[in-house]
Amino acid sequence: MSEISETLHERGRYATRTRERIAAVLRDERRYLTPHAVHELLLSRGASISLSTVYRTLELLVGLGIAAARSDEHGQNAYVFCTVQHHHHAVCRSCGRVEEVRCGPLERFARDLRNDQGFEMEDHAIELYGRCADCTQR
Amino acid sequence: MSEISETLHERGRYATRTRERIAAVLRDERRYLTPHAVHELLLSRGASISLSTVYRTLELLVGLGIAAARSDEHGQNAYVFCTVQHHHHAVCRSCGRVEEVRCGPLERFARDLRNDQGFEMEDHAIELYGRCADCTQR
DNA sequence: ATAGGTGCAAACGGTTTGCAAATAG
DNA sequence: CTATTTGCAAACCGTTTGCACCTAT
Repeated sequence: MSEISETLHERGRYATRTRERIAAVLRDERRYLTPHAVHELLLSRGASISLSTVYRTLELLVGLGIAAARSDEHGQNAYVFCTVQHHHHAVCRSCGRVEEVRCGPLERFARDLRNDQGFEMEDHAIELYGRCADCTQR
Repeated sequence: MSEISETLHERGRYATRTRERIAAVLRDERRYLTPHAVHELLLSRGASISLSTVYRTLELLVGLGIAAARSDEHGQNAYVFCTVQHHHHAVCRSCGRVEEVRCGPLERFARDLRNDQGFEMEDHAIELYGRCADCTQR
């Protein structure tokens, strides 16, 4: 039984082949994909799953902590496979690959912000853009 | 002549009362507003401006560097008044007020990222959430 | 006079939803 | 057997667009 099926069972949801296949696309691609793009990839793998199920399942995976969502540059939702809890994403502008990054030395930043502007930081969202190791070498 | 009218002239665009009024709403509110919310505020100020003009003007202001856009939590576009070029936003969870923040000590972060994962950071997007000075004191 | 702006209504397109049939447990 | 999931088609709703009229220069 796959890791995703286990998580589904833990939460009292049904583990289905449809869900496995959708999660597999995210896991294999590791880049931000729109529901439409996920659907296309499923079709190209020979899995005929409806677009509405793709929408529903992607939201489910976000709820399970298996995927993260954001709005892409055209305002569409995009989803990426996710493994750890609090982290940020480094998006390669060349190949689109998304790497996970720990948030690191933000405590100092938070302290300066409090001293300078009186703003009490509680949370943060960071996205980094650049070139991944593979694409830099090319 | 207002600052916005000047900028419009510099870019060869017409300065209109409609545009002044839309920009004034952003300037007075200083929080993220959807086109719909801007429209409502205009109406409550007695200005009957069409929603499509609000959409067009907000995008225009972004192009002029007078406003910044993002997708809100519901996937809708939201706009905020903006004065300086490269900066980030600290959003107060209590009153919604948006403050501008300089990006500060991210060079060290970028260096660590390159050393650890080989990722060459070229750009970054940061949003901070918390409580502004006024709301913290309450 | 003319290039550019605005309002209106219709079109567009991503996303959600209601419901009957299919499937997991 | 029962609760959940899925596919389909329609509805939804934020956003864009075409066009006639209006306004700034």
